[in-house]
Amino acid sequence: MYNADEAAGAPTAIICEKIWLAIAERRLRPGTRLKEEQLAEIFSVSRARIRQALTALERDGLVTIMPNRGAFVSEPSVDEARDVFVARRAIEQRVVERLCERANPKDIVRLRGHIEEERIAGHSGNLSDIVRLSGGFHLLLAELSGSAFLFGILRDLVSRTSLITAMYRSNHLHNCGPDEHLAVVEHIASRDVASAIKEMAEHLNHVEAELDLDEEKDQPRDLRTALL
Amino acid sequence: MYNADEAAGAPTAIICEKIWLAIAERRLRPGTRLKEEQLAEIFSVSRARIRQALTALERDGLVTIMPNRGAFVSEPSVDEARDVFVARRAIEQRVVERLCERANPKDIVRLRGHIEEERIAGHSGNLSDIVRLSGGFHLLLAELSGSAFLFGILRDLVSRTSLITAMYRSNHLHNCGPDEHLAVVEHIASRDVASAIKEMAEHLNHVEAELDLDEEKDQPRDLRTALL
DNA sequence: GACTACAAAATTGTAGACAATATTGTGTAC
DNA sequence: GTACACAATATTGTCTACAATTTTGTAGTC
Repeated sequence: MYNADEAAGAPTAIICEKIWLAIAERRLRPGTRLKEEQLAEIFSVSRARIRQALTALERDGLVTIMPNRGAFVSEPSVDEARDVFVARRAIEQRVVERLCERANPKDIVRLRGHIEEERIAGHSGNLSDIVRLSGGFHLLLAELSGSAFLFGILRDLVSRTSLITAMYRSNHLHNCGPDEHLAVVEHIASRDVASAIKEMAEHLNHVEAELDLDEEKDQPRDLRTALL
Repeated sequence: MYNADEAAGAPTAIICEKIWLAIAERRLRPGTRLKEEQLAEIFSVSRARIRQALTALERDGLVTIMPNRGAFVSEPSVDEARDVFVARRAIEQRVVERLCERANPKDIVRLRGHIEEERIAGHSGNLSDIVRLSGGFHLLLAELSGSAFLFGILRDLVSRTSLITAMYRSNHLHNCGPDEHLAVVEHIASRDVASAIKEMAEHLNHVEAELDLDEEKDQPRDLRTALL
């Protein structure tokens, strides 16, 4: 999705992409078992290729592989969910900093265009587009910051955020609305570093606050803790 | 090494470990080709296992796999090297923040003990120990911060730093001396968040400054740029 | 009747064989 | 003598069959 170009030539990436999207769109729930042979049949590929995809997804934190047990859609703990946001605030602060220094008018145009797409998708209600674009905004910021490395880290963090959102989002979601995105961009456009950083931090706080992270302090991951 | 316990039962991790150490100790230079069959013979394992190890090392940024071409020890660019330090400053700031809040006396003792080990290794001149311990300090901070996730990110960043250090370190290294580590710990011990953050930032700046990152703006990665 | 030990089924892990691709060397034509 | 095309070699990529492990079902015994 955010690497659709690479995916075109790489069959493994296509598998990852589809599984990722299924997770992000909640069609695959956290905890779901992912049998290799079953996936191999579904995608009409060899089991070896499925294994590649699963290990790739594991490194992105989307699936958890238990040795000799199989692969499952990850169930990030509340603590991990919070940690992801800690990391995102840390990384995206630097992204915004860099962007305030380096952003040229063309970048701003592109960012505004992206936000417009988000708005359209929001109205149309296409969940697939909404999920992709809302994370895509943050990735676009990282890309325009000119740091391929920060982009890579954020790509990972955004993926995990998708899973976390799918797992913990409350019913009353307005899910990463484009308004706050626009505010960040406008601060960047006017080279107001402090405001841009603050806006981004608040935005991430809002996204985190909308999740049901406070209520059940630690969800029943174990059967033992779930039943006893 | 930093996951020696996991490595014990996982043959793949052992391979990764050894290759990692060889890179960090400069026995394997950046750009070195890593032939699968050759590695398979050296470690007396199947080629499939070597492939697993290589893909794992690729995700850590230590080796670069070019499709149908093979695996090479990565040659991080100057820009990427700088980015790694940007990311480390961002992440480790948060680590230190958390640690100032949560650190208990036992943690401080453990940190001081680690620094003592670093000092001893520094005197003995055991390169393997020095490399392991100097990165290990930062990982220990992350571990004690109580965030498994931040630990994971930093593990990745520290690995990359090792490669970068091996590639770009100037001749006059004092390489991440224990003195600055101790300063950070003492600030944490006295719950002085601002000073701890500042000390850590300066420490990372020093480590970065000791590298030959300014001189050759972009090293000859391509043959074209190298020879023409 | 319940618990333990054993056996069978299913699923993952591993390895070896085969196919595809890139590189290098050689030969021929101009 | 040089350049291009073709073939040979070496190396990676992929698939299929086999081994190991776990889980589930069953029978026997206390």
